[in-house]
Amino acid sequence: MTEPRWLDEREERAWRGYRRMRRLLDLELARELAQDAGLSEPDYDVLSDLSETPGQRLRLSELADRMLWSRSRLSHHLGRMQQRGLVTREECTDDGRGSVVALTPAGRQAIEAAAPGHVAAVRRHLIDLLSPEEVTALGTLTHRVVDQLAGSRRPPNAAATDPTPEG
Amino acid sequence: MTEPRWLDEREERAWRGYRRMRRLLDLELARELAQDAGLSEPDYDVLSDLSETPGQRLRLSELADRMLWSRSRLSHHLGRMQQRGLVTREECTDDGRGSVVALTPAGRQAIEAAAPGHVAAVRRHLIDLLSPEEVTALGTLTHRVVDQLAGSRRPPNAAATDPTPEG
DNA sequence: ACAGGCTGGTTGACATGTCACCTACCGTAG
DNA sequence: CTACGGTAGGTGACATGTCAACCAGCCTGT
Repeated sequence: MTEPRWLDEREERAWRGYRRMRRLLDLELARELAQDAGLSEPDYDVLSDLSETPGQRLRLSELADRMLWSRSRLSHHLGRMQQRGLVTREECTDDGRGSVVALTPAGRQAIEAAAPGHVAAVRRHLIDLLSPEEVTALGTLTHRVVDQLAGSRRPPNAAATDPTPEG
Repeated sequence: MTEPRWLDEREERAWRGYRRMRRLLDLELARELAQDAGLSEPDYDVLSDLSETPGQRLRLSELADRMLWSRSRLSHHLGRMQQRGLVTREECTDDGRGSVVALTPAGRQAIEAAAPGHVAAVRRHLIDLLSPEEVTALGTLTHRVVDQLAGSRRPPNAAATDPTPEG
């Protein structure tokens, strides 16, 4: 029970700023996306990931891993998107258990209509407010944090030979 | 319909990194907080904000504004926290419509028990991974983005004399 | 072949957040 | 005082996400 190292003023500022930015940026991007394209951010992410994949189709587990979603969440969400005609499920030929999500023409149309506006919003509210050095620094710093977290993460099926054996 | 300026490689890296960090950091911090203190992040934020306020009590609208929450969300969430004995509602003497949330002893105990571990987690997964320059840069950059968003935000009751009249 | 464990995906119950609407109260104009 | 518009907060229906089972198909050892 050593006395914790609290955040100093500089650190506090960064942490609060990060959280506030996170919240406001999220609200605004979601608002514009919903208004302009009728999509939620999760919708957009799914469609975007699919549209960038050759064949516009992915195994569910592959998609879930990329998006860092639980399988359950993905399954529920795809059900809703399927209702709206944005994606379809197909059988997986390799693996009888699996299935594959594919972009429908409507889904492709939706993402193509939404993308320019969304990118513009990302620029307007974030990227274009930063200097080139800041953009680079943000990329560097976030990737470092991500690598650290991804490394120490305990995915359900990780091997037991882990460098940090339950600190 | 001018051709959109897509993100270049550097910008793309920053944007993806940001989103991935956002997600992973969130998952991990929430996981640790739930495990170690039995609190969700929203719980923590409410308790933390209250505990830093002289008198440990706040008007609901004040708290909602600080946290950037809708009043509805706050009302629902406080109901749940009240059930668990972390906060209480009191009448507001100034304003017959209003009410005030106050920290209970249990609530104070909960936040005091949770804070050291949470700060340590924030350090371990974010702050301590950054150089002092990066921390400063993060503070600067996030605050710039926040100010921009807050400025252009259209709060329900904003005046119509806005510098950006719906581009 | 087939038992047993693992993986991919789904489902239902529940927790959480959002939206539209409601009521009570404030403040001001007449 | 009374009417009226605006604000504070609460409520219920619904959308979304989580968690814990669950089923089906794969895989390996015998």
